[in-house]
Amino acid sequence: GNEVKIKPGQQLHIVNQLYPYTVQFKEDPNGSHSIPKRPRESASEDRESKREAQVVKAAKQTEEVSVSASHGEAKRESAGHWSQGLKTSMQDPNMQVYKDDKVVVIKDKYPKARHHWLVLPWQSIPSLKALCEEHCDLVKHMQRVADQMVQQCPDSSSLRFRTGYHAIPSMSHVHLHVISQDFDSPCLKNKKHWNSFTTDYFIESHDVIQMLETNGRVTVKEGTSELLKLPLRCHMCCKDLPTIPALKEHLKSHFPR
DNA sequence: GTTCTAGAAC
DNA sequence: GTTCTAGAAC
Repeated sequence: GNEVKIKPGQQLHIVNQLYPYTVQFKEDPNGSHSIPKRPRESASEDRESKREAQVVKAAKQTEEVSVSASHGEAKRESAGHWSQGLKTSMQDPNMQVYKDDKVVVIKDKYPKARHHWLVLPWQSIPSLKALCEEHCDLVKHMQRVADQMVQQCPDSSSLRFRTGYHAIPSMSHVHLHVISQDFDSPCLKNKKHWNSFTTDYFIESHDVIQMLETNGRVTVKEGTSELLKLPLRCHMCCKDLPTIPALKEHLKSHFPR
């Protein structure tokens, strides 16, 4: 979010009791500054390069302080914002499970099924709306790479996979989901998660390619965002389930371990 | 995108 | 009383 540059050795005055603070040392000559981060930050959030030692302090809201809380939301949409996270992850060699001259594949940081990858082009394309006929070959290549990911998966014979895009993604940088259809994951937590992969909110890669070939554009139907609020329905047998926990219990009958 | 949590739903 | 969802996050 909002950072203030502080040099090693510089004094840091604690201002108030309202906000968390984070101090990051981009250069760390002796590598001795690391202390554990807050427990609620996920492990996959911490894949910084080894020489970027971090200091993160404070745990409870009322005990937290900030060095950078007073400038409002000036950096809301810039590099450090959560919506730009894929641009960072895709550059991290530790996250890359495949790459070539056109695309890179990473594992989804919060997988919604037993297998869940993202195929991203190196070229910066914000979203489906930015796609045009010039991207046709690229998008077809993304689909081929997605198919390769499925083929190399040891569970590909027992699990069905789908490859497609969210109609209205939260994260910037166009990304092709490759996801097994068990939806057996602790990261699948709410109706939006479910409906984003099991309704027409999920646009098949082949449909995107077809739209590009026939229209030169990708169009999203009106009312697509409302699909996220549909009742929970099993994608295998169309049974309606009242809650997420009930749905998860039901899915076990289709996908025993 | 996730986390957190108030209060709805049961 | 507990489970679960849905909206704010400055």
